[in-house]
Amino acid sequence: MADAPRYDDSLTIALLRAREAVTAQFRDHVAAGGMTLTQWRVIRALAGGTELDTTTLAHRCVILAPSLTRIIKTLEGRGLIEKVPARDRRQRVVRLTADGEAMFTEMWAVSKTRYAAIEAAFGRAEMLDLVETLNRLRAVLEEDV
Amino acid sequence: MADAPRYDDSLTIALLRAREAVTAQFRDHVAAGGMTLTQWRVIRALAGGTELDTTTLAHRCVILAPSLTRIIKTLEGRGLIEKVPARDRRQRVVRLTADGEAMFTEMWAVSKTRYAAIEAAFGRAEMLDLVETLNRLRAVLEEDV
DNA sequence: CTGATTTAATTCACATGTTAAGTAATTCAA
DNA sequence: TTGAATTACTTAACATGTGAATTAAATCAG
Repeated sequence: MADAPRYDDSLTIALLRAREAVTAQFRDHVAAGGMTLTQWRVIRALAGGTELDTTTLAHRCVILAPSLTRIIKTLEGRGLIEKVPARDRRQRVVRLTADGEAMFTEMWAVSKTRYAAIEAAFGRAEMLDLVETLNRLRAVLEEDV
Repeated sequence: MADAPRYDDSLTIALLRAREAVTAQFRDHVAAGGMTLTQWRVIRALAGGTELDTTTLAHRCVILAPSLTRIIKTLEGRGLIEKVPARDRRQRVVRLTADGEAMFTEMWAVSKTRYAAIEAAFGRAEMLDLVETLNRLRAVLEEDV
């Protein structure tokens, strides 16, 4: 058990470490902008005038509803996002404010260069392959197992 | 930007979703044992009489030191782990108690079947490839970029 | 149309992630 | 040998993850 390939738990750990390594490439930059990586995912999802309800936003950003509730409150308090009246009054639909869009535009420029650096270091084809593999793994697990 | 392959952010999201899908396969089982997935990683790392200091344990489990401090306190309170005197008195060295080992043995049996199910669904070779790719990505990012 | 059910968010409670600051023990240089 | 770094860990403060309970609005069956 000590020298055999430990594909078992190492999958969990490898995913954890890989994600840690990737996010580390953006953490400082995002923090310099006064936000967290999670908040940045929300800003990105809303960029370009996109209006989304909490459920959709939570799904796209991979954030649980209770977390998103708090994040929306925070970002709204900072004037980066604002509520939009919705036909279904159970929903909370939000979009970026002008300040939010400005914040996105400014930070996105730098983020793109970071992405490009990762692509250059790891290889574009490998990057695409990896994403495809990860999505396939997810699809398999959400179906069968 | 809408239809071009979005390898950029989708890498972060894909890692997040894939990890979510994998951990979902174990969460219920681990929760039924009265612990969290993070705590389970600690138990696993100590299984078989292994004695580890906080720094090493944190690294192996991919847990930040402050989190591990709390987890150790919790698991110690439940009688699953115990302190071991260390020559360097700055270190906190811990190991599983008899109860901790029993807990591990019982849960590990089920965990193995879950791992096997994932392997069967996704493919053993693909699993090994994926782990290798993830580790390569991490190595690249921790060196150059 | 009305009551039961479902859906969308929120709130709560606790665990963990994350950074910065603090404490105690060790090491190291002068 | 002693005082300045270093190291190992802890604490604090806040953000997020996570499951369960709650609230409000919409839907649906009768």
